[in-house]
Amino acid sequence: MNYTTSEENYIKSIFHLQQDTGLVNTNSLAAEMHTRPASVTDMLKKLKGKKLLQYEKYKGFKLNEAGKKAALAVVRKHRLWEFFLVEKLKFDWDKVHTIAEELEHIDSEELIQRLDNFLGNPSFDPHGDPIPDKNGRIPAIKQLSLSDIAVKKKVTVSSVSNQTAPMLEMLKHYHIYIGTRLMVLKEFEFDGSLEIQVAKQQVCIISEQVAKNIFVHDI
Amino acid sequence: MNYTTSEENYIKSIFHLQQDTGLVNTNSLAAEMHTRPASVTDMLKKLKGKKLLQYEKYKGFKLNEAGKKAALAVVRKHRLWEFFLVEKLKFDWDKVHTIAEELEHIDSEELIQRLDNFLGNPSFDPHGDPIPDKNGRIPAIKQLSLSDIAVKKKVTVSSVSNQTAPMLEMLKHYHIYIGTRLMVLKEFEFDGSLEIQVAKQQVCIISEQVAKNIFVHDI
DNA sequence: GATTATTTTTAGTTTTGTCTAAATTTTATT
DNA sequence: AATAAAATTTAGACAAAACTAAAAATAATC
Repeated sequence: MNYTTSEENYIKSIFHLQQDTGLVNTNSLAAEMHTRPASVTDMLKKLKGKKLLQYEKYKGFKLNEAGKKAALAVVRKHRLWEFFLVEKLKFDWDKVHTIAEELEHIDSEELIQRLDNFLGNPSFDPHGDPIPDKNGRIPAIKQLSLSDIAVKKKVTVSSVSNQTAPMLEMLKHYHIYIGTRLMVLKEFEFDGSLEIQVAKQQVCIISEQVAKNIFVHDI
Repeated sequence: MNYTTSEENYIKSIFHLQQDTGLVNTNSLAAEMHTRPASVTDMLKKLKGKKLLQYEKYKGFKLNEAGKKAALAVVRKHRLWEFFLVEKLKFDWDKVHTIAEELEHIDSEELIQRLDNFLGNPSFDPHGDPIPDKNGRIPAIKQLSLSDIAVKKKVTVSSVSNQTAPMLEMLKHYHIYIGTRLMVLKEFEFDGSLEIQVAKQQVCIISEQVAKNIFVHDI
């Protein structure tokens, strides 16, 4: 079970898409990967040939068990490298994605296992996303969106679901990171925006759209 | 100045070959890279087009200044990753080459600079080879072959010039590593083999061929 | 239900890097 | 100097992964 960089990228994207939608269709995968539908079709045939995919022409597709296992291996590699980049090399968390996209394709089981140990077998990456273990198991944690938290309740940021550069930059501006303590002070009914206290410092207002993408758990 | 994995591999191999021979020829590069002479010719045209190479048909070739700079950047990446794998991830020194061959092509100046700092800006990799700094400068150190060392003189192993797996395995068997203290006890005139003391432990005999590939410096 | 519109697939090209086989140039040997 | 041998290059082909343009299938709309 050894895949090319290109195959791994497709597998990973299908995995993420099918978590939302169940079945994935050609156009959305093409959009996700910044490629053309025709290129997607080519790769689908290849992945089906390798028995990673349930796929019938015009009917959509999804990873089978073997495919999911392969996807989790890539996700594991990606998130371990992100952890390394932030924790050891002191990168800002919003700068590591691109580099981890390259590192995740380095092909060595032993490397990843040693890296995992070196990092102390972390369960979550710097964005709060769970890191699958070597068997593909992902740690569960009940996460709530900040937009659903009661006023005055103290919570800790555990992940952000929108990890685009603009979002991460914005959070950096507000000094909101994984592990940051938050408390909702007030909800404005008009537009759903929230007044929140960040750590012990400043108070700020964030839109409902932002709040929905911040996930938290009890302290 | 961004090169493909394939280009980087050619550049690096030419660099190593021209250090011995000055001019490099097509066949020896093909042998070094386990590829065909025709493939070499194709790449030579490409690298000449990118102005990294002095090359005239049938006349041999060598890297120009731009080419050497590119080569040193790859060498730097390779050796920093090797250092990381051995020092941080505790790989055996004879197992890291293959993985470093992959890691060296990861494309990020900042990554390498941060890695360098994280590792403490090392000057030599685990095989004793010098690590170029970000400007391509390599630390000089006067190195002598063990086969030229006077009897009874105490020396420290600084590098090995033949880094094939069988050689590294052999050195591991003798417990000879970078930094190991050695003393030549006796030279056998018959075949040039040496009786040496390794660290404070055992005494062993190595062939002249092995001795020539072990480089040492004064304690 | 016929007709658009959208989605998806096919067919044919392109690029990068490789290969084999043949042709050419250089080097070595008589 | 002529010829044989070796090294190198050219020519043509192939595989992977992408693309464009056109065809085919499905979905949406009147």
